[in-house]
Amino acid sequence: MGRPPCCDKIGVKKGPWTPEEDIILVSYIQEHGPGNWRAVPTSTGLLRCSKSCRLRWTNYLRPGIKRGNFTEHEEKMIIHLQDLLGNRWAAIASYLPERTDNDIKNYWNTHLKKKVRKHQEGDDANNQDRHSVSESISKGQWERRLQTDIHMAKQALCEALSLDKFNNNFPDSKPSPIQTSTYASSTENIARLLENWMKKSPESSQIGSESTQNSFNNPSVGTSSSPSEGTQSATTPEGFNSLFSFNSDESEETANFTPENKPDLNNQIPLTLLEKWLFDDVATQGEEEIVDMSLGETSDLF
DNA sequence: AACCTGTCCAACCGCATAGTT
DNA sequence: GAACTATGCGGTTGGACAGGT
Repeated sequence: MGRPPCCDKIGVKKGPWTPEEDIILVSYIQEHGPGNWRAVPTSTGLLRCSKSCRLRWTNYLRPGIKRGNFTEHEEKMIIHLQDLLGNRWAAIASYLPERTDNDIKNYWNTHLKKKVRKHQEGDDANNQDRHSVSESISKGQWERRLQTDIHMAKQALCEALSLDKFNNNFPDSKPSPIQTSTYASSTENIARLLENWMKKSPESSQIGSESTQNSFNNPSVGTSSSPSEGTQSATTPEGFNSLFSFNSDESEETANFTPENKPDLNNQIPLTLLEKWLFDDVATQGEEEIVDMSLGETSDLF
């Protein structure tokens, strides 16, 4: 049987998202939480397929996404993790919660791949005797990969366990503490986008504010002018803060987005021994473990 | 100024897989 | 267990932009 398309191709809009669409999507997710993507286009009236909505959210609108230049540390992480995991970008991204798999993938393809290749070529030319070393490294790769997988499984278990404690925050959301923590960690991307869009088209803010009046209660909505031109505003969030009230003293729903509401594991219901062990382990080992595990291999790149 | 080339990155496509009926 | 559906993932594309000639 053939797999049907994820959405009806007729009447489905493609291409870059407009700020209006972003706002509608964000307001919907703020109200209902992420997940149930199929319902998003019908509920919001967006002429986008569910897949496109999910992608837009996870890769761009989701709070907590860090944009811009990758730090040296992040580069090392990516190079190392790519070495360990291959092109499993989602797995790699799980170690860099502020970056999306798409971002990491793009960065790898445009920067790091060349960098690594160049480095390897240099190595081949200059240090043939290092071959035996790299051979032994590759021999140990399966072991390390296994280690990483164990770590990831452990983390997944940790996430699953911790989820119960966070469920009240996002009943509809998918079980992922990364998600919940990123929700809590930043709303800047969305805030910037909205702010910018407000500057661009004050009158069209009606759409956003009407459909989201429960969520957006900042009086400054739609009051600014000075439109800015270009597609950049549509794809580069410059400010949402004026519309979203993500402060901890707001309603329970909006408060879920705040950094202040980032789950404080130590203040939760008493942990079981297993949970405690997991949290401690993940917290202490986390990314450092991965980097340290064999960062020596990549550290000479920098 | 016009053209060419390379880079960047948002978004799309198709497949895999998990979940549901 | 088969059929169907929803979601996630990785590969790829295409448009915008920057820099060079």
